Amino acid sequence: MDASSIKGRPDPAAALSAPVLALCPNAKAAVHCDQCRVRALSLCAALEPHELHELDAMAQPLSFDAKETLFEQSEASDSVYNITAGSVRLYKLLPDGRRQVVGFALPGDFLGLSMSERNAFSADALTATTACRFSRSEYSAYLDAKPHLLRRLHSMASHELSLAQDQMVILGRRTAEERVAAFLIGLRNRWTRINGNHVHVPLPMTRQDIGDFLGLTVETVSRMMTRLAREKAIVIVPDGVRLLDLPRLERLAET
Amino acid sequence: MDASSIKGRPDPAAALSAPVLALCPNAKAAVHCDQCRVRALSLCAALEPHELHELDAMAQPLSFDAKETLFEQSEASDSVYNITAGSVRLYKLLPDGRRQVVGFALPGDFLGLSMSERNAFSADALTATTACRFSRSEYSAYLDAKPHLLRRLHSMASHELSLAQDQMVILGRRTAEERVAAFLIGLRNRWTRINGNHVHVPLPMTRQDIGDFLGLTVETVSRMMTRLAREKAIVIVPDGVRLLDLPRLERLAET
DNA sequence: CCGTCACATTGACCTGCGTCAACACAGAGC
DNA sequence: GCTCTGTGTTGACGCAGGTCAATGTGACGG
Repeated sequence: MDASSIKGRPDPAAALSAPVLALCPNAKAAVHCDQCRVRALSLCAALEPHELHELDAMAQPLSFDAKETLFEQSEASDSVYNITAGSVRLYKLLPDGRRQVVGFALPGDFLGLSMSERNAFSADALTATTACRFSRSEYSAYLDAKPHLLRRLHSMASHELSLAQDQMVILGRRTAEERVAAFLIGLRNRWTRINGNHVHVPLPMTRQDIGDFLGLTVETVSRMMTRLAREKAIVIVPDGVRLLDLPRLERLAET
Repeated sequence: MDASSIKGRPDPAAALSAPVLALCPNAKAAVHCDQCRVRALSLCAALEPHELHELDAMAQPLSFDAKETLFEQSEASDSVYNITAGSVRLYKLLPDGRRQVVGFALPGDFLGLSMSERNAFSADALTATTACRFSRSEYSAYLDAKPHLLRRLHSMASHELSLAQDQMVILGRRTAEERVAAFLIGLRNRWTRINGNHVHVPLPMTRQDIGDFLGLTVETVSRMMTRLAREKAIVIVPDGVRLLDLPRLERLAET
């Protein structure tokens, strides 16, 4: 994925032809599916090439500017989304305006898999984002014909549940510094599956978003980042951080 | 369920003959399945009577004293449990001993559905508890033959994910008083599905457990409970609370 | 080039909840 | 009966992190 597809308004036509599966760990499938629009990173281990093409035929490519809304909490949900480029913020609002960010979606992630009547959270683009939309009913019917996909789906949901429980530990029992370290390490691990192993961690979200994810205020996030930077554990760079003292961070973040 | 099956060491033979599905909202299935050991409250809408009997044939009835361990975090998991009576604490430990309770299992709940290699958390009995154990492989094979069950399972996992996200909001963005109110309301709603609609909410867990669930200390939980009691929102009774001012509590707990 | 706006950082101060300590009480074991 | 242990409550005090305010800085539009 090159920078031009992220900066500025994304071009749906580009999404159509982008080799979105080039990074798939299952090299064979990737080779066969360079032309597919679905970025099924987490699914492709369970997919035959022809199945990918079938999914691809069902996909409706979309693109969003930064800050555009993909869908909103409590709104009837009839779609499943696969993020192909960019980054998305997932959050819940309390009636009085307090906000809890429940997660960030990166390329390869699926949204709306829960098959519930209404969306559990709102989703909006942090940066220019491209996604594929599937009609819920069509997707669901396809799943009925492919039980092995359903199993894969269930295992993805279980994994997400496990991540949510880890987040519960972070929110319930960790200090501000540990939360920030855990966030950086967690995000690095997710970028690694997408971009390969770098100590450079892009942060497409604001400090406010990070705070609302970690149950902290902007100021506390900023202070903890500067503290980690002062102590040479990280370097703050434009649009991200560089992780210097990985062992130190991992010690802070360890389960 | 009568009190005698909760107090003291539960009797496996009693578990065998208990009409555990008597409370199933799907009355027809319940009538046909009084003799089944599996308490499939949340599954029975998707089950035919003969399927319940098949599941029942696979079930190994177990009973645990209070404080006994069902399974431990990180241990290889080869079983699925269905709780038939009692209550179970689910928690994660940090290396330094801090504890996060990720949930409480009540009769009808399933544990270990995630199909992952290792347990994501430890589970131990709060009170004398009976459960049915299924071998993971047998259970899994049965699911392969019944895709509609797998769908139901996926929807249960999605529901759990949604509950975990609500818990993230509670841990990240709510005050101590709101957390306690949300906990009481949430627990009441779960007991209601089991025992019917009562304002009496049994609390089989200690204040420490509640604190570790809500990201608070014992003292804070105790203080908030006394405050709610002083303000006539609840009454504290042995082994539980009685909810007096439901609207007030719901306002505190509202999403 | 300037004004505006969103975001980030930093400092000074405040407070909700954690910490520590004391005490009450019930059940278990003897 | 007695002690012991686990649990719950309450009070006094401290601190991590929230609140409020000031300042900086880069992107964008005119």
